[in-house]
Amino acid sequence: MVFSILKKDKKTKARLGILRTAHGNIMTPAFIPVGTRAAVRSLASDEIKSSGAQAILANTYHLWLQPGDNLIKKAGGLHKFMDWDGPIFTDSGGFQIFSLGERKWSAAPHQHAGGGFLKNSGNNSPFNVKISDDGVSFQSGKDGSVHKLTPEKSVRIQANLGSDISLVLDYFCGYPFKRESAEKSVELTTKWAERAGKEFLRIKKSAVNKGQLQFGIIQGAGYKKLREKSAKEISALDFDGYAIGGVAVGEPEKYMYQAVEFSVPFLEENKPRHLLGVGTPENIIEAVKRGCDTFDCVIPTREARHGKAYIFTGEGLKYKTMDIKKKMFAGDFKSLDPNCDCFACARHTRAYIHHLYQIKEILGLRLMTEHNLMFYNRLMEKIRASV
RNA sequence: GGGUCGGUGGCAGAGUGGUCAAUUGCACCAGACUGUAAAUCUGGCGGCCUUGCGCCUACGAAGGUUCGAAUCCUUCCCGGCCCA
Repeated sequence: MVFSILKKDKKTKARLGILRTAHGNIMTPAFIPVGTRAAVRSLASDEIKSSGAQAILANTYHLWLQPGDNLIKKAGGLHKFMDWDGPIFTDSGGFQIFSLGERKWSAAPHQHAGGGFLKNSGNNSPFNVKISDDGVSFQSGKDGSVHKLTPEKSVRIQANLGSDISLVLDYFCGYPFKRESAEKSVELTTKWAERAGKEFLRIKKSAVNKGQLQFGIIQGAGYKKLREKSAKEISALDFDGYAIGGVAVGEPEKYMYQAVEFSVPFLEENKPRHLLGVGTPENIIEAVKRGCDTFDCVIPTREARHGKAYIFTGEGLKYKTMDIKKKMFAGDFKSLDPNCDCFACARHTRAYIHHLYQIKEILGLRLMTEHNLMFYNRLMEKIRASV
């Protein structure tokens, strides 16, 4: 059995569970750090492990293009290639349809505050992403090369990568939601899920990881009817688990929670539910209450690189953040978080880590990344303890 | 002592008669970051306020030329290098 529920919360839909994979079990609710290109940026596999991570999430699209899934197959699969012996999720490449295509490049919602992060790129993605019923093609603005990803292709790449949990190729749009495009995304995602499911069974015998699982993805933006439709259609295809997608695309949090609320009632109780790309500690807490089991997000790792450390205040799940780059820490010889036992907190001072950021020393990024991941994993421990 | 090149905002360093309160980088301050085109990006950064294409003080110091000077002239102070 892939997923067992150990305990259910009485007041909410939260559950404590075990997700079993070919490379070990995951105690849920769990946070899965993102290692897009077979690397959790700045960390060695030992450091990922010591941060408390139970699993990681890599990306089909990125690894397909570089270094190539065949090379990773030759290496013996992702686990051997990157020296990570725990469970690995692989995202399907569906997010890149959005992030390299649909997202408005001069004014992506979540980077809009300051005017966008590549202000000269105009409204069009330099990747020239084209969607058809068959799949998606990406044309690089750099060398003109065209890469076509289909649901079947994504399955085959993930089979070569040898991940433990593969995701089907999906399609979704950003915020603000539009009914018509949300309908299209549900329709296409279901169609692609059927094809991905068939391909998964067809090539199972030749996959690098014979125990690989496949999760379907629920879409439907912020629409109750569409989420219901999507959840029903996807669950009818009998995947090993589900992912809820199309959230954290710049929408108000209320809509994110609704997307979960609208989807969960139509997903089998005894299958795991992953919430894609989420999120802040608050987002995760709220989503666990609404029945989600696993989460992946770049926040702890990216923000660590940007100097933001997450620190528990000492009371329950409450936390604060500190920007270690600030001058006020230059002479602060306390540890980042006196109550944390990650390597950075156990061995180094705020003053030292501040100094590392000042001199742009990569060690600073490593220490902070490991710390933030430990924070997220401690958060999940607290959540599990409270269910 | 002689010659020469220079002294610009916290630092480095542009500018060489008007559109200069002064390019840019660093530092500093503030903000953003959600299935990673992100060790990234955005904004602020002399003072005052009635926030105006406002006023004041500013490009070593003091004078001067000019309608107008960081920019030209004179003297002084300081620094680098070369010669004695």
